[in-house]
Parts: sequence; structure tokens; C-alpha cells
Amino acid sequence: MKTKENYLKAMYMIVQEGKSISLSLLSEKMGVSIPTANSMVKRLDDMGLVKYRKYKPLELTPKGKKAAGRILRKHRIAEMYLVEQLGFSWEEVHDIAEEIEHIPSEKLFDKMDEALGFPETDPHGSPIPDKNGNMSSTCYAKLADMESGQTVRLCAIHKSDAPLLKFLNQKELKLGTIIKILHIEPFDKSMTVSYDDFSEVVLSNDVCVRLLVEVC
Amino acid sequence: MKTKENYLKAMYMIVQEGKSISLSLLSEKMGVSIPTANSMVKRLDDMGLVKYRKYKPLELTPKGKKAAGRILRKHRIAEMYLVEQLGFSWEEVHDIAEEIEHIPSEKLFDKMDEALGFPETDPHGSPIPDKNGNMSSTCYAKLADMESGQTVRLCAIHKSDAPLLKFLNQKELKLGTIIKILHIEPFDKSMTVSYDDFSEVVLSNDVCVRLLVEVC
DNA sequence: TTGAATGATTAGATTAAGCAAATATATAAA
DNA sequence: TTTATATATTTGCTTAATCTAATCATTCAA
Ligand SMILES: [Mn+2]
Ligand SMILES: [Mn+2]
Ligand SMILES: [Mn+2]
Ligand SMILES: [Mn+2]
Repeated sequence: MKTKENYLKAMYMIVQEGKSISLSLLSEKMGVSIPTANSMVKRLDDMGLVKYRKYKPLELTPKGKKAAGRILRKHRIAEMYLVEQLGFSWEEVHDIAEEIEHIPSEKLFDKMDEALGFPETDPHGSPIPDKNGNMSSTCYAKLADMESGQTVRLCAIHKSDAPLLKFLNQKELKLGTIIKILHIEPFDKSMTVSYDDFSEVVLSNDVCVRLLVEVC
Repeated sequence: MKTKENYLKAMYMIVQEGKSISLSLLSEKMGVSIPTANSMVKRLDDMGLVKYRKYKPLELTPKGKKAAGRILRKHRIAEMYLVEQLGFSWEEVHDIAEEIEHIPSEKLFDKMDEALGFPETDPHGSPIPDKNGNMSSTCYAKLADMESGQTVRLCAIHKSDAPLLKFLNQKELKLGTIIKILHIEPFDKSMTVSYDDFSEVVLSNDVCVRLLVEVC
């Protein structure tokens, strides 16, 4: 079941990113060849989790969407648990959660959820779906789209991966940090910002497009 | 790797029980057919984890023994963590630990171990191997082998399974309980014992052979 | 409207993990 | 010593998940 769960989750997240699910994109996200993904989606179709028609974009069925949402819930609860209860840093937890999410015990995740006080987001600010796999759609803005002079709160990291998260550690930027935009360089759209004890930090546009914020 | 790890652990535990590793016993413990176990041990031999010679009893190599001990360590740390930190009951944790033990993160188990204060045993009193897979050999006596009038401490459960553990819950017998043997029925070797607030509890021999105790 | 280019599909093979049926070996009983 | 029994092995087949190479379909640009 583990492999199929990972395919479903990948498809779910492609939809979340607003893209349509093609075999090439799916195979790329899954790190397998296109024929491999092709034969897998046929099997998922047989199981009623995916709608597959030759040469048409793939779709998750309601059943598939629900299954994927529940895996994502387990993944994000696990990540939060690893950070909050076991003292892991936010860049260390994804790979471990990638395994934990496949443990077939509802109760394990209920217990972790309870120990955490039923958090709404994972350590990277992404929302945790409910027990039915439904996820609330948060609509944060990108820091990159803000204007000079605005003050914002860092709420989530888009496509959080270890290199970005380590970079943010180094800059002491964490969720909840209040950031003031001092200047935007027109040439490369890099931003000079201040926050906490830092009075002049320059952030490239590559970074700013991945910092999701809320005006405050 | 998961399947192979389960085979190694099963072989390790057969040795612990003082038996020689036959394909029929191994296949029974693994819940697979004998030919399946046969082809698996050949592959484990290729990997240098098992010594396989046709028609001879199977052996774990030092490498195989170490690998098995390390999985057992992960299993028992996980069980202890589930009971102590997440509030599971001792009869619920085995199946979950059976999955957690295969997560390939040393650090996860180090963190759990640390949170627990480096326990020496799992929730059923079985010793936790060290990081090199070496397990201390505890030599408790069976309650069934004790004599009338003796007072003992319940230290571990032999072959702890959910039905036995639930029975012990019902009798409020837990590790550490001090038990006084009041009478042994010669006919069926059942014991009448007292402990805590219970002044006359009868335990069948089936139960007594699985309660490991220390005279105190 | 006809090609490329891109993307999807099929065909054929591999490896891990499993099974049942048939056969072979070892051992203990006669 | 022979035979019966238990155990082990081989053979041949299955399914899940993967690959490469070859072919097919769709679409967009000329
Ligand atoms: Mn993650
Ligand atoms: Mn996963
Ligand atoms: Mn166990
Ligand atoms: Mn296991």
C-alpha cells in the first residue's frame, strides 16, 4: 500500500499547486519512469482511486482525494510531532514523516495529535487536513508580491525543502517572525528587510517567492 | 528491506528461545510457506547475513545477528515510547512497533531513547539491545517454578501477546507487582497468590509459566 | 495542412516476495 | 536394512513495482 499512497499524495499535491496531473509530472515527482507511473495509475483506476482515460489528464476520484488527504494528515501530524515533542529541527522531519505516514494505525496519529493539542498546521505552516482528509485552503501572499514599507508576518514556507529551511535557520527566520520591508531593488527584485534583532537583511527573489506571509 | 529485517528478527528470536532455526519453524513464525522462507534465506546468505547449507540448521552470521539485534532495539524502544510517552496500553503496542522498527532513522530512535531516559527494558520486561545490537541476557525464573510461601516480583512477560496481557490487565497484574504464593494445587499446578489489594487470586499453570519473576 | 516535438502507450524484461505441487533427503522406527 | 515420516528443495507460476526501447497520439508552428 505504501507505494500507492505515495502516488496518491503526489497527485493530490500537484492539484494543490494548481497544475493538471500529467504522467510526466507525476513520474518526475515520484522519481520513476513514465511507463512505471502509467501502469500504476491504471491500477489505481481499477481500485477506484483515480480516473484514467488514455491521453487525458489524470484525476483523483473523491475516494482517491480522501485517501490522499488522510495520508497528508498523517504526514503533517508526524512532522509536527517530531519537531514539538522530539526536538527535531524543521528541515530534518520530512523524510522521517515520509515513512511514518504509512503506519496503518489511526490511534497512533490521534495520540500524537492530542499530545500536540490538535495543531492546525505542520512545522512549515502547511495546513493539516481533518480526519476525513479535507484540508482548509489557506491563501497567504508571497513576500515577493508585497510592497516596500509593508509589515508582514511569516506564516508558511512554500515547497519547503532542507536547503531552503537551513538557509532560513541561518538567517534566524522562523514562522511568526514579523518582517518589515525596507526596500525592493528593482533590478533583481531582491528585498531588504528587518526583523527581530536584524536591521538590514537582503533576501533574493528566489527566497521571497517561497515565504508566505500575512499583512499585519 | 522491511521483509528481510522481519526474517532476521524472527531468526534471532528463535535462537533466543534456545531452539535451532529450521525452515519449518521460521516459515511458521513468518506466516509464509516453507519454499518462500527457503528462497529468502538463500538471498540472506548471499548478503552475508545468514549461513545456509542444504539440509543443515540455519545460522545467523555475526553481521546478521547484529542487524537483527538493532531491529529488536528499535522495536522495543518504540514499544516503550508508545506506552510511556503516548499513553498506549502494553497490549496495543506490538503491532505498531512492528512497523516503526523499519524506519531507517537512527536519530529517531536516539531521540525516543533519550526522552525515555535510556530504559533497559520494553513494556513487557524484555531487555533492549544496545546500539550495536547486543542484548544482555536476563535470567528470570518462571513463577510456575516457585514454591509455596515464596514472595517474588513480577519482572517480565514471556511471549507477551495481547490476550495474555489483557488477562493480566483484568487481574491488575503489572510489572513490579510483588506476589506472594499462598498455595499450589498439586493436581493442575494452579497457584493461589496474593498481591496489592487482592488476597486470593488463582492463576492457572498456563499463566504461571509465562510470568517471569525474581525472588525478593 | 503537414511536420516536429512533446507526451503517452505498449511490449518485453527484471527483481522481490509470495504460492502450490512434485521431488528429494535425512532420520527415526520397524 | 528397509521403510515411513518429517523436513527441505526444486520447479514453475503469480503479482507488484520497476526499467528500456519502440511505437503511437496530440498539438502547435510553419
Ligand atoms: Mn513534509
Ligand atoms: Mn511516504
Ligand atoms: Mn513486541
Ligand atoms: Mn516489523
